This record gives sequence, C-alpha cells and structure tokens, in this order.
Amino acid sequence: MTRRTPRPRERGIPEATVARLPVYLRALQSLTERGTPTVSSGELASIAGVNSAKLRKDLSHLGSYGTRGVGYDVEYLIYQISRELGLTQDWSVAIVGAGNLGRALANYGGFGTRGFRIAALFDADPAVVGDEVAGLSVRHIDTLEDVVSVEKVSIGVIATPAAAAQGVCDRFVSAGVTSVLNFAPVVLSVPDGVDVRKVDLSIELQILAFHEQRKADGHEGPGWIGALEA
Amino acid sequence: MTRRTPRPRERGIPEATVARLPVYLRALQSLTERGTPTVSSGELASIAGVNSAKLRKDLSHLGSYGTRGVGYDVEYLIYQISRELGLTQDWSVAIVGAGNLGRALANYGGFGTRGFRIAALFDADPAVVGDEVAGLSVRHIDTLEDVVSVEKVSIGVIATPAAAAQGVCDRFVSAGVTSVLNFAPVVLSVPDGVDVRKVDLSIELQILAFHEQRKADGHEGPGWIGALEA
DNA sequence: TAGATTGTTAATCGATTAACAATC
DNA sequence: TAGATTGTTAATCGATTAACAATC
Repeated sequence: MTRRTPRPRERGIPEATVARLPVYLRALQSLTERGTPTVSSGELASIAGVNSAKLRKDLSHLGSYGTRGVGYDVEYLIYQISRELGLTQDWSVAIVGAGNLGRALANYGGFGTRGFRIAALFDADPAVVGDEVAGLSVRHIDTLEDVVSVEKVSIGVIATPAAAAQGVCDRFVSAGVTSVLNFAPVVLSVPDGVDVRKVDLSIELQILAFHEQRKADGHEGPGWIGALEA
Repeated sequence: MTRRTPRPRERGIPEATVARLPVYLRALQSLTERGTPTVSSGELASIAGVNSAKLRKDLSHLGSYGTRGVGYDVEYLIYQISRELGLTQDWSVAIVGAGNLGRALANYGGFGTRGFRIAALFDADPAVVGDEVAGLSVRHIDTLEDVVSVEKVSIGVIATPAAAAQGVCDRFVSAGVTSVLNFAPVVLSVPDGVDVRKVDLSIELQILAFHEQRKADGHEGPGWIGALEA
C-alpha cells in the first residue's frame, strides 16, 4: 500500500524561485525610492529582467498578495518577500581574509536595506591584524571560534587564498556555522546540513568566453539555440 | 508530410553543462599537479562535487574522449574542455572601478591556468588614476573606448558603484564589447547579442539567509532540499 | 458594466539520474 | 576471459511559459 496523505499545503519554495526573490526585492526597493505605491507583474518583471508569467508564478508560492485588476502594493510585497527570505531578523556575518576582496566585502554597506551585520573580519597575517576596515578592527584568525560563539555568527564568508579555504571552512563548521559563502576557487567539502554557495570569478569568465567564442565562430549549427527554426 | 532530416550531429551544449565545464577543468588541473595521468568519472565527479552520471553525460556533449574500462586521460581531457570553452585563445579583459573590488579582481592572477589577460583597469576618480595595480597603471574612464579598441577587449568587468554601472555598460557595448561581467547590484539592460553575467554578494547572502531560517524553523515541510548543487 | 490584471492550469521544455549494453 | 568503466537510453523530476478563468 502506498501512502496517500492529502498533501499538507505544499510548503517548500522551489530553489529557482528562492534565487529570484532577492532580485524582485531589489526591484521593489527601487520603486519605493521613486515613490511608486503599486506595480503590476508586467512592470515589475520588466525591471527585474524576467518573464511576467514566471514572476507571478514565483510570487504565488509565497501566497496571494496581489489584487486582480490592480497589481501589487509595493511596500506590502517588500515586507512579504523580506519575511520569506528571513530578512526581518538580523544575521551576523564573519569574513575571513582581509585582503582587497575581504575589504571590498566588508565595505559593501547596503545589503539591500539591511538584514545582515558584519560582525568580524579575520586574517592570519599579523601585519594586517589590527587594521581598521569598515569600522571593524581586523582580528587574528585564532580568535575565530570565540568570536563566532560570542557574536552568534551564522554566515561565514571565505575570502582567503585557495590553499587556506578548506581549513577555514572546517573551523567555521566546527564552531557551529551552517551557511558558508565561498570566494576561493576550490570545492569545499562540508557535512550534511551545511549550505555552501560559491562565487568564482574565473568560472564566470570561462562561461563568457564560451559564448564569446560561439559568436566569433560564425554560428554554425544551432549556434544561438532558438534563433533558428522559431 | 513532415520533414524528417536525419539531424545534423546536434551541436549546442546545454547551458547547465557549460557552467560545469570550468569546475571539471579545475578538478583536472589539480590532478595534473598531483601527477595523476588517468581518472575515472567516479573519481573526477567526486572531486568536482557532482554525480558521476551527470559528469559522463556532460562530457558526452563534447565527444567521446574516455576509454571504457580505463577512464579519461587527464591531459587530453583538459585540452578538450579548454578548447570547447575557448581557452586555447587569449581573451582581453578590462575592469572598470579601481576600488577594493576592482583591485582584488585585477590581482586575481591565476585564471585557471590562463586564457585571460587583464588589459586595463579604469576609474573615474582622478586621485586614483595613475595608481599601479597588478602591474597596470589605472587609466581614466574617458579613455575606455580607445583602449577597448586598441587592446581588442572582448570581456568587460564592471566593479563600480551601482549608480555608475549602466553607464559603463553602455560605453562597453557601444565600443563593441559583447560580454559583460557585472558586480554592481543592478540589472543591466543590453541589446540582443550581448551576454551579461552577474555576481551579487547581497543576493548570495539572502539565499543563504532563507535556508538558514528554514533550519532554525525546525524543518517543517521539505526543509533543506538537497542542501545544494551536489 | 468594461477593462485590467492576478493566480492557476496545463503544456512544454530542459536537466538529472539510474541502469545497462558496449567495449576497453 | 573477467573486471572495469564509458557512453547512452529512458524514466523522472523540476522549471518555464502561454493562456485564461477568476475577480478586482
């Protein structure tokens, strides 16, 4: 016998939708700045750079927050998306690596109107420890565990050279951090239950190079997929 | 009567595959450093952090470069993937914005064993123009068009504040650049035929926050769907 | 009421994966 | 030959999109 429970109101938003919610949020914030009180799915989709059917489908996963014939109330939708993303609370972020990249990240002030607080910036180099960056004093990496615990850090950002990244990640994880954002060019291995996201300059460039090459090739075959046989 | 041509050897590699090729390439390069001559799909997949069926499927889009019962020749596969990605030629890259981020990018030396050359670094601030960064002298943004043309820049990187990004993008595009990597938190609008990729710290943090919140919630519903890409 | 726009359905498309025949 | 591993098939799953009934 297969179980056939009646499906408990399908929670769980598709990953692809989660990844777009921040984009919608940013678009909505720009509308607030312009003082726009209400927006249709078509307008919002166009600002966010997506198809309007997709936008409506995405929002429908959160609930029914629009008004037929009218559109969406900008402030209200900002609130609902923020809540869904968990931005109505503050998350403590720690950055390891106080090189140019770490400093750039620490100085990246406006995290889409808050939700995040840079609690600490670490480095292994004694010559850098103590530097003032974005109002923080760079701490020595040896204090990572203490700081994570005291500051209740829940997101760790790795901005170190590749060779150091896995070690830093392990320390984050054993200190209890369960979300990691990795800028180092390595695949991190982490236990189940820890989320890792990766940002990699060289991968992005290589993907662009692939398409650039295709453009130069003179488009043999279904080069730009879709262009033809439409 | 429907046409029934025999299908001309299906060119066109799926986007999802293209995005993973750089990851395989990096894994293979680490194997070369260790002097490993041959690798199976299972081993390579594990290093790259993907499923081995997916890896074999991805590679099958490039051709048939493995040996049954043996595996893949590391050097040969590096060459084939590099060729497919267009890394057997050199691409000129220009970066706009010589703040911490721009400097971090310019200093990011090893682009997965080359394929890219940082041809120029621009800034609008006269106080910064002339600074030496990664062996380059920072140029004034007004010279962008000239430099793009002389240096044959094909990839433009935007590391400016949000407000400046669209303007810089427009200048890149009208100077003939058809691939843009954008680090500014805005949706760029570009004509057809121009590829834009976007890297956005605050979006990455927001996605992590969403999952972090779910963990804290006590896992109602299908909480952490497959942790991440793995 | 007439016009506009949402929320949802259903079709389609693309991506993932297990399984296995081919073959080294 | 026996063992190993690829390349491919086919099933499944998830994401996109057009279309439209519901409804403001």
